[in-house]
Amino acid sequence: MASSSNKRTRIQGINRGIILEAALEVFSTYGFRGSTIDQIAEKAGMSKPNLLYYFPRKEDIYVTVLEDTLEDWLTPFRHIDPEGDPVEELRKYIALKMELSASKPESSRLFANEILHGAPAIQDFLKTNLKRLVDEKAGVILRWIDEGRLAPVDPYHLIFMIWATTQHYADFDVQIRAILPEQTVRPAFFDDATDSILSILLNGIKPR
Amino acid sequence: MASSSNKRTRIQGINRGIILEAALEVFSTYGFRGSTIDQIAEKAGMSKPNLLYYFPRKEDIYVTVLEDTLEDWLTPFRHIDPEGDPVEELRKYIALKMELSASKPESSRLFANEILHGAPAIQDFLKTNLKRLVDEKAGVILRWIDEGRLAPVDPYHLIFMIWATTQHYADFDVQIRAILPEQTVRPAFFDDATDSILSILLNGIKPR
DNA sequence: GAAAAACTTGACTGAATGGTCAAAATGTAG
DNA sequence: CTACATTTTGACCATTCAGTCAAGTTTTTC
Repeated sequence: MASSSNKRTRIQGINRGIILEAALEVFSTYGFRGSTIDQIAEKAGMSKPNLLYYFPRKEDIYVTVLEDTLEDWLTPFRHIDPEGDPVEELRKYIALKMELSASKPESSRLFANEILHGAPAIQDFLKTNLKRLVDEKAGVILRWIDEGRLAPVDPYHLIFMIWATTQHYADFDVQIRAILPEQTVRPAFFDDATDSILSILLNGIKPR
Repeated sequence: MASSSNKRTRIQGINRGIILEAALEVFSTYGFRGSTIDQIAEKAGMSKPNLLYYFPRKEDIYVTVLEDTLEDWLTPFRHIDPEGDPVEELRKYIALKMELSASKPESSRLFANEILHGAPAIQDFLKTNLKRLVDEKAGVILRWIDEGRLAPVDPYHLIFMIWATTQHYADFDVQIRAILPEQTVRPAFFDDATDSILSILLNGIKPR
């Protein structure tokens, strides 16, 4: 939670953190419109006016939570190393994304919900920061392909595919749990999923 | 739209169809909680009480739209032919799903939103009908693998991967448009995406 | 073409909910 | 310990919105 601390007073630091944590849970479950300030306040253990003392509008809470989680999600992407071994770099990236889906599914769902509804709060961010970052990494992948170290695939679609697959396990969790045989959803489940994805994806892009 | 016609009177058939069409647009854009009956009524060109004459509760409209679209999405899955060539069957399935994502993104988004929020309206369907169907198709894939006609991959994760990737192009459309270079989002765009996905996925599961 | 059935709607109600306010409680600095 | 700033909350307000109702209009039936 990036912007929760380093605030004016001690109490503000603490309470903003509590609020943002509660808000992430609520917003990711019910969406922006479906969540109420009362709900968040209750989960945060404070009165509604008190919560509004820290974040004057519902939207302020939402945007703050969203921005905080965006960074979490982009960090592994930033760390793809142009100097590393292509297959190994992508393996690391996919594994990290899967770990995130396992450990922070709420963040993934919050983000998915925002995009699904037209990204009203982060359209700008997508078109500038995110686009720049993706263009850069797509360039790296393209270079790898030119050097014959990856099969010739469209780098953008490869990136989308990795995002889609890894985040699916957080976003569509309910569906997956409904379908999979009960005993499959055990602690090692995410490891199995990661292995399967890696097997298919990496074999799909190894130079041939 | 399955349940829109074959109703009591002529007018009911017409108006239920109009309402469901409007509702799909509105619900898929704003989610259940974020949509208002007034919005749907306006888009359908009738008064709110009139709309409520056909569907007494907001939830009735929602559930009907959702059920109608579920069938659309499952039909191609049902058509995977155990007697066909594995790679060819999966190619056909993926291509069909991509066409659906291109032609009916609203349906995909409606479904994604429902799952994202815990599938309150279709949990039952997922655990019975859908699970049964997926188990069956997973069995088919497993047989193909045993016969050495596909690489040994977990059939469930393969299915999830196909769903995740193909539906991503409908659900995360805003993000994709924000990232891709403008001229890329042209009519042939979905064909390119399909080719890329097929290239990676099929190479990932061809017997080796 | 008249009676009945089906359809349509303006005006309304009650509950939910985002946000305000003023006063009380608590924390902090000197 | 006192004055000041910060934090907390009960009571309240305005708006939105799902759903009702009674009275009208149109369509169907015989």
